[in-house]
Amino acid sequence: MGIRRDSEGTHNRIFAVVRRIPSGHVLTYGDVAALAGMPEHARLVGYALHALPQHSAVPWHRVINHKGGISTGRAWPGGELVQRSLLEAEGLHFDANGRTSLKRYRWKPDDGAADAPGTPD
DNA sequence: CATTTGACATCTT
DNA sequence: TAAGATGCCAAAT
Repeated sequence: MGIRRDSEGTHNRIFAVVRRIPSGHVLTYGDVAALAGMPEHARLVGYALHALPQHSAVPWHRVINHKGGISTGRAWPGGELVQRSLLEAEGLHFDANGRTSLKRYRWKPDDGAADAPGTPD
């Protein structure tokens, strides 16, 4: 069966990766894009999530920017507070700057079976 | 049908 | 270390 490379297929791939993110962990747009097969194309991830309905089964709130913060932009007024609340419910901790420790909550496809995120120095 | 803006990331100054 | 500018694809107007 032919795999259509239309926007639907591209978005579908991104949703599949985001859906794989376990609770209590987060991923950056760039990471999701890389896992989806589109490295350096983090923007498409954001666009895909934007086209995603709020009632969707995709944990879009587990996707944050590379700064460890929330980037809903003006596309969703107040959405930053909503996403932050959802992440806090997952057990994440935000700084006074509204940023979280990516080094600590960044999810790995291996489920962290290799080593702890605390850099085994 | 063409132009503009947009849930970001990375490089350079 | 921080701030500004660039590149990418897709959806909206």
